[in-house]
Amino acid sequence: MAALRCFNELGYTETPVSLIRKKSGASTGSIYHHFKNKERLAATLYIEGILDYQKGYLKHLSACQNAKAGIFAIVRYHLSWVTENPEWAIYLNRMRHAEFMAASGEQLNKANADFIHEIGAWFRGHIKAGKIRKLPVEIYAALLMGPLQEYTRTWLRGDSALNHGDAAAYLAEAAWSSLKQS
Amino acid sequence: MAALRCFNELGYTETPVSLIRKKSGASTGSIYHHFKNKERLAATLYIEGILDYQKGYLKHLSACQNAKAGIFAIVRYHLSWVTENPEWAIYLNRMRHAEFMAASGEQLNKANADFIHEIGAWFRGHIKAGKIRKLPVEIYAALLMGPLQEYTRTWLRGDSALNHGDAAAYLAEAAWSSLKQS
DNA sequence: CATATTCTAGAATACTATTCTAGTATGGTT
DNA sequence: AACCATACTAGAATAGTATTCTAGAATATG
Repeated sequence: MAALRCFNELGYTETPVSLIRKKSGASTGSIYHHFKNKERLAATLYIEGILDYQKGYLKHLSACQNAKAGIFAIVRYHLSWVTENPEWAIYLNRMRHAEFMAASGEQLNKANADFIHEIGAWFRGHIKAGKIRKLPVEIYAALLMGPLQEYTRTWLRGDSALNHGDAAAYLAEAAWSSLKQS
Repeated sequence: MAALRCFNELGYTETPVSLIRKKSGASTGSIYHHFKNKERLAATLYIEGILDYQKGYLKHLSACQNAKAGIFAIVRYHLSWVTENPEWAIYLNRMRHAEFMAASGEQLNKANADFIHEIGAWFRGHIKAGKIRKLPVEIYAALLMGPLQEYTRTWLRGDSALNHGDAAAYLAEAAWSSLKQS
């Protein structure tokens, strides 16, 4: 979508609908036929990206029987998805906290809930099996995804000289050692 | 500032300057005399918040001679600042990724650079002393702040039943074990 | 082929940010 | 105290952008 490039270059607020019109060749009427408004357009874009990310995430996670392998796979997957879809990653990263995502996201909430639920199932299995520590839910997300998000953020800004392979090693090791049952 | 409440309630884009006018009692002219435009107003607010956060951060960190104590202090500080300044925390959290922060932030970049520099100094000391592992810079931020940001985010959305004392314990322990020289 | 529905155009409208002009307080200077 | 300069306030005027609306074109359906 042309809107993605516009939003990434200029930012959501700075991108006039007229620019999206030009870049995409669509008319005002057409745009407003497909999307209720600019926010919804942005939200639709966001959802498209996040669904793609989540789909791969679950695929990689559920492919792992082994707890440690699962955690490592997630870290590698996250970094490679970001590397392969930098435009999307930038956009998702920016829009994640956008006020209207929460409101405008019936579909998004559903997707997120399902996503969390599936991950939860995987984790519970390994917790019962004594491979992963029993921790409050919030803490899993914080320990596993927090460092990934933070690293990704600086990497996307181009502030990182580190290659993803090395980063993956550090981050996976750290995540695993904080989550594993010791 | 009244603008803070408006932005938090409605979101930046959804908040018309006219509303800020009403809530704050200031006139259009007055607002535009003090701030170049709406973005700058938002950025000024952001900077005010982040400076307060950073000031306390450095105070707590530099008060600790001991590496482990420092890491634990940061975790506690972060959580208590967020608890005590939820409005600010919500705002900073949302605006962190806002496109215009980067651009509109001469002053902000300076503040961030100084902040990073001071933290770096503290870390380097403890790395030399063999207390903290030698890791790429990006990784420190990811491992220490990533989980805090992620946890904070869910807590601010009200999705967490966990109390901060418990959270602090988990997060501090995890951060320390991934950073310490073993 | 007829008809209904979806989609496209682009002008008209309605907001909202921002600018401008004129004026009002304030603080310093003689 | 009178004067000036500067900082600030007001609110109307302007400009620019999102959104709506009306008419018409394309596409699907019976």
